[in-house]
Amino acid sequence: MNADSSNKTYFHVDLDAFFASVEQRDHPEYKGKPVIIGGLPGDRRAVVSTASYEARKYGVHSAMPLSKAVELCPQAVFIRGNYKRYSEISHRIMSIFSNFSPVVIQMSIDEAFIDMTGTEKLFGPAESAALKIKKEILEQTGLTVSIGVSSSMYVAKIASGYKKPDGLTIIPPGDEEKFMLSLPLDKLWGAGSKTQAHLKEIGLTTIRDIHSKSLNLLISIFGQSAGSFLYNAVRGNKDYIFGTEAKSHSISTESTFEFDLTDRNSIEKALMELCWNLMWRLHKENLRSRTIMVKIRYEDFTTISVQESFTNPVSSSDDLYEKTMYLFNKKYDGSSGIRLLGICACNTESRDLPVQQNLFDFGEEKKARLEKAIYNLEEKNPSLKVRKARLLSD
DNA sequence: TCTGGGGTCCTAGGACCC
DNA sequence: TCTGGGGTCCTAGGACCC
Repeated sequence: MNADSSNKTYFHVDLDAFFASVEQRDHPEYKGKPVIIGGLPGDRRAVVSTASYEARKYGVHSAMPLSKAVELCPQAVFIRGNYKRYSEISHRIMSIFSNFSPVVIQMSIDEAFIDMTGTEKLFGPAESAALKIKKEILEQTGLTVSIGVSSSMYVAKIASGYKKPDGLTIIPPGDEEKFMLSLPLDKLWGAGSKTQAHLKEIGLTTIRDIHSKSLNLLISIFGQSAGSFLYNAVRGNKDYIFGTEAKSHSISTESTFEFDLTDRNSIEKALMELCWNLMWRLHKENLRSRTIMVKIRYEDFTTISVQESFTNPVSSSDDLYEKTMYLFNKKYDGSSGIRLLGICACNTESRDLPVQQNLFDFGEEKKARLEKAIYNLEEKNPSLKVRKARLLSD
């Protein structure tokens, strides 16, 4: 990233089997037992979200169809998941991190980078600082974490997965490349199944194999971006370029149906429900969007999308529904069943930004304000559930 | 064993403008 | 008369991550 990156010290902290560990902590009777989060046996079209280490011994892992997990480990404790609770605990842990450094980059609900550069005077060398963090989290939440330490965020990320659970792996400055070369190819974070298959196809089966190829060759095969990523990753050069915020955001919602939808009425109802949910989230985050995307996944799993940028931002759930139906009808030919529908508000921006008022129809603005007011009302009084009549009739 | 939901980033082609 | 070159925005699809 820059010339003095070798002086940097990054920690990557990863919560061990987070959701499952929370359940085991909340329910001591689950301790030592295989716990699988994601659904209950019999749930159609569910996948494993998290498997405890006890369940992993049976071959159960994240993203696996739940039916397969039931087959591999029928005696496991199955839980659909309490995501509100997980995110509360995640919040608490992230705030513990911020006691150790002002620069905490949260990557997801269960992992973060901490820039520990220059904290030696406060917390000692990397090892003792990492042990302090682990101790603090264990004492305050009863959970264990694995930590990777390196001058490169990319290497720190891989190091945190080197020893799990409750691991600590420190890669001293200068050893990044050596560490990367010691890893099996499938540990190359950022090269997923498609790239792994492609690499093997052309005879590159180890990280060392990739390392032996020139930048130009890799770019000619994998393209500019993926090629230079591979070249740098195997050298431990890769550093995240965190586009210091200000990037465009998207908010999306989707749902997979237990049984494929075929009739017009249930499709429209499903889309209306999605619009309602998405609009609520836009209100909540005080965002608006001009670009709407509709996603359709057919029974054979082929997935298509259609999007359009409109002159005016979406203002209300009625408006969103109108745009959604317009996009849906542009693509859907009615010939096959639908297993998933999704909608996305792409390139969102703050509602506080000025909008070109001359383009903003007054009636629409009124509707938007009304809806926002209803949203605020519901926020203050959650028992007040305002819902569209059509969504209630079932 | 049929494959969730919420995201980000990249690519390639086309439209449109100068 | 068979037509440049660059920039930007938009769209559809895909890879990847947790």
